[in-house]
Amino acid sequence: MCATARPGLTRQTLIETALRLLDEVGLEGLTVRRLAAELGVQSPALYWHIRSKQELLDGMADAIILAAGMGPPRHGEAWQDWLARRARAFRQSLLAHRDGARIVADAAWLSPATVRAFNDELAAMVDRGFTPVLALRTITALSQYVTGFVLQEQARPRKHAEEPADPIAALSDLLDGDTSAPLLAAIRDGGTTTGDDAFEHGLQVLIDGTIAALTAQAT
Amino acid sequence: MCATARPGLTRQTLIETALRLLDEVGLEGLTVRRLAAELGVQSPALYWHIRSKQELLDGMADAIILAAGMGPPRHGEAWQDWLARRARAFRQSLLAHRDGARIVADAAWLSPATVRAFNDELAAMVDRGFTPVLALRTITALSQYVTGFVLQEQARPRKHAEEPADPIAALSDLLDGDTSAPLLAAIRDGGTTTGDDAFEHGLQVLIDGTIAALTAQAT
DNA sequence: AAGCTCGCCTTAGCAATGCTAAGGATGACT
DNA sequence: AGTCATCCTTAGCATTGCTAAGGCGAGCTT
Repeated sequence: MCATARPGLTRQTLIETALRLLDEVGLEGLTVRRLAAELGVQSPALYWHIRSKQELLDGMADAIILAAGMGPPRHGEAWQDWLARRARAFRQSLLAHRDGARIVADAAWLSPATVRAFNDELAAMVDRGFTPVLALRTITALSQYVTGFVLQEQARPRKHAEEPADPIAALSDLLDGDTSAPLLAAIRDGGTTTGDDAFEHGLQVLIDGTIAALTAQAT
Repeated sequence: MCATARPGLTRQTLIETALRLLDEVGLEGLTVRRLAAELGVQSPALYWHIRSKQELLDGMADAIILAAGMGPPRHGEAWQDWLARRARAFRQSLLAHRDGARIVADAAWLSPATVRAFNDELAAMVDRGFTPVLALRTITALSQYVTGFVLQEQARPRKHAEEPADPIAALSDLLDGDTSAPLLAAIRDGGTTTGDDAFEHGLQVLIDGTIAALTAQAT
């Protein structure tokens, strides 16, 4: 009654398959039974390899973070460029899987490998003039911005056709038909709350602010 | 068989009671049946006032946001001070309820009142020299930072005694006993990834970066 | 080779969840 | 008095994460 050739399950196999399945069915469709079926196995079999579903989700979160391939800056790379590269890689990694940000945000456990990579990054920043505390806070702020940003980017795609083809008209109704409202003006001028441009803006702001914080600390 | 005097349920009553109950039992303990019991009613009764549980959560999110009492700056208040005040109020409002950030982050629907308040804020920023797009992006970045930050602050308190009384020792193990690791140094120096100090740092960085963006735009 | 153990999976099933279907009580209005 | 809409009830369905208990085969011991 084997569905597919199944060369022995592994915690790693579970996580990889779960990430693949996630893109198909989304987080709320990712059930233990569905994953088991995908692996050609009955659902309780999974509990031999994981203690709970949450532990599986934690593993997925860690895999997503590791996939970003973060780490210390390249040789000769300015820290500003490196931080920006790091933030973009993190965002892309979150965007790479449906509901990726939610999974990472809800996870609490990080693997030793991730912690070590994080520590290496801090070390590189200290080499470039950051105090350990400033380095930690900088990366913290950046990571939380990225998480928050992608979380909104991946926000529930509403079932019943959210945007009525003309979001401006819908908003205009909400704003009592005030067509000069700045919110409308911003959207008309191409301002969005998601997407690359909005992300790059916040990223630049954070880096510029960090420059100020670094020079302030130096004095 | 009435449990308590129940003067007729209301969508508003549901939301308020749910928020109160949330603090007791947390998001995963907040079930429709539990809420109904709290209201002295059978669970299907709630579906007369809300279409789904998610709609209830959306309402709770909106209430949390509205409770922050955001809005345009006071007379004569510098925009930097106002933005900081706004961000702190937002954070406090998220922290005011257990799992508040998760609820707000997962919600997609905002009430017209919230949208209008948001629009008023943009208008105030435009008055102070921001273009509509820059204003939108600034508030977006700030909000996403705050959401991401509190999300981590309210991260799952681990069941089985997360911190073994000495987090530094635990971390030291992960880092192969490298006691000079910057991550350890940062923590020893009082650096945290949650709490007021860490929050204020990211906030200041964002505001300083926005000053730079605003002057750059002006040229 | 017989038997034992242990790793990995199965079948069966439990308690809880969100939600629906159908109907009953209560009041307002004609 | 009768009708209707409002708001709640009882009953129950499908699905969820997870546990309990057992089966089965590979490899080790004797």
